[in-house]
Amino acid sequence: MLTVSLLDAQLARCSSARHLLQIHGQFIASGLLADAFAASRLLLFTSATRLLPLPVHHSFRLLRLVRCPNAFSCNTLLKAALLAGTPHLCLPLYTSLPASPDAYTHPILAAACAARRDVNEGRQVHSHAIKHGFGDDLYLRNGLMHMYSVCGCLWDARRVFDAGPVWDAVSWNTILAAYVHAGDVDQAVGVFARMPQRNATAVSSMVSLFGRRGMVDEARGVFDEAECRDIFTWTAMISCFERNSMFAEALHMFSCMRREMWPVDEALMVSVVSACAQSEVIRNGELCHGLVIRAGLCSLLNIQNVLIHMYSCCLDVVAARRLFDSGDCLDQFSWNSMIAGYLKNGHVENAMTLFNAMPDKDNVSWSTMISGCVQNNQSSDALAVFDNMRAQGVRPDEVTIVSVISACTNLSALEKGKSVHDYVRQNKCYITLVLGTSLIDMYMKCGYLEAAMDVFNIMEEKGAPCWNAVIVGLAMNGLVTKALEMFSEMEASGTAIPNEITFIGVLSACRHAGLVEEGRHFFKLMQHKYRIVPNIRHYGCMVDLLGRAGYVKEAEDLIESMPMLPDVPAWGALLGACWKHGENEVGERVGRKLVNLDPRHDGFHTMLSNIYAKEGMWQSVNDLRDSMKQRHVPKVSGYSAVEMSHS
DNA sequence: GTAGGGTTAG
Repeated sequence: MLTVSLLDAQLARCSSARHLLQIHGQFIASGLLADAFAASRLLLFTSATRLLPLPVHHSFRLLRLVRCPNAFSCNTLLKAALLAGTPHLCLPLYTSLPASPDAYTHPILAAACAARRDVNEGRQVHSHAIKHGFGDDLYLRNGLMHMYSVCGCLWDARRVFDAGPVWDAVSWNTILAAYVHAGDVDQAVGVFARMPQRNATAVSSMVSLFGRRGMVDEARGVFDEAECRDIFTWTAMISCFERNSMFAEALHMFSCMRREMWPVDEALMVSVVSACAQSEVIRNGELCHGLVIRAGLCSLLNIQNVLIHMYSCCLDVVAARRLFDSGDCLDQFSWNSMIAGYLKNGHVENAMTLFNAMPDKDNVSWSTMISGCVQNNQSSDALAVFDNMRAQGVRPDEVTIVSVISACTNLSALEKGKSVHDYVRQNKCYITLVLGTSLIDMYMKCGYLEAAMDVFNIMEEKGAPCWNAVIVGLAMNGLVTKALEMFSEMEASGTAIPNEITFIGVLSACRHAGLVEEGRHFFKLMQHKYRIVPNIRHYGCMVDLLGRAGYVKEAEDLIESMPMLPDVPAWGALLGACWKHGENEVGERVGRKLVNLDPRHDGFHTMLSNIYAKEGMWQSVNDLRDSMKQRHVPKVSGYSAVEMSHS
């Protein structure tokens, strides 16, 4: 005689389809079909089993044999179908159930519709529930709100919420989550303020929303004032810091959490390890790796992938590879991360080997190889990989195109660049700020100004980078007036604020044309109006501009006032100016200083010896030559001046 | 039966 407890025991031992079907036979034969509760035990097991190919169908056949089926046994079947990952079966099953639904039935169906993001079926469920008299059930309304919310029907969710007349914590959290999900900060803040109780669930939602919107202070405020926190709340706060590039704060938050003895889980550690990766302090990453192992999380794929990424970022590509080799179910992320790790560390060969061994290369894999080659100064290899990608029929996307264009820029490969631009046009790709800027750079570098300006003119989104590309490009091509006009246009447009790079373009335009007054004006403008601290390149431009125009003393003063160590171009500009304008006294002083500062730099020797020669100081020329020989200056063009002076 | 957190590749 089969009883419910014997049935449970048999099911616990059941390990084959044959055995399960035997149990079904026994079950039917023993008359337990009259017992709806016993039938539910078997239904639950059968619906979720992996022993049968279509478990829900078996359950359904079984359910039809049950002598007095009730709503409970029907709900068991529906829930099993949902849990088995087959929510599409729920509604068809519902329409042919052998018993009337109860208050538990429609919430399960609403969850099934939510899982499928199917609002049309969801509305049917809604009206059926009302028809059966469950319209006021709190569980049902909460479930429907969730369903409408994940289907993007915020207004319907709100209507269900407003209908009331009773709300519980879940109702409030669900409507809050609906606004959070939609990214609606104002509404979410309003709901959060009106909630009768703000539990850990609500706090986590708000922190996560503020984090996504870059509102770190607001997130921190909600977190600090929260009466109750749990691991979700902590994760949301840590992730908020992490995604807003506040890595030290993220890790500090994590150590506070650990001090309070909270346990760790997968989502938390993914965020924390990601923060370690970006803070590039390998010791932190290693400590987290140890913790992940102790917590038993290291077999999880997401964790393995973020660890591979972390070791690559912290320049320990060997450790990354060790993890890669030990993983037994790797995915695209694992392969692409490992390849990117090699490229980031300059191991192009290893990356290529792994790339060639990769079973299914997606467009990210190809694009990783292409941009990695570009970053490692192998632009012609990048173009070869791109041709191969096209030959394999893989469609490049915007990111790929940008890398390819920048390879063309590096190689001044105008024809190739034009053909890629043709591809962009043929596929009607939207010209984003990044893509447009890279096209402008490429055309400017190749001297094809018209094409560069055409790209600029059709761009809808004109941020600072594309203005800069135009201004720098025009200056580089000697179109000084046009470059300065573009700067005025940029200021007037209000679409972008001039930045450091803009002024590099503007100042080099002035230098190109010897516009001293204008140069001085822009150098002041950038500091006073735009609060930009000049960098070494801005100083270099100004020194050169002033020096060439004969303001040698002013150039020298400027170089002396630099807050950073002047570089070779800056010194060279000053020395060249001294020589050109016969400021031999300053030139000699500066030249001697430089020759001592960088004895192996032959350019300084050349200019100094030129100055000596001009003054007829042959002894000094000879002394300089001797000291150059002693110091093994490799290639000294300065000799020519010496030879000439003797002839 | 209903509500919340996460990341990783170019």
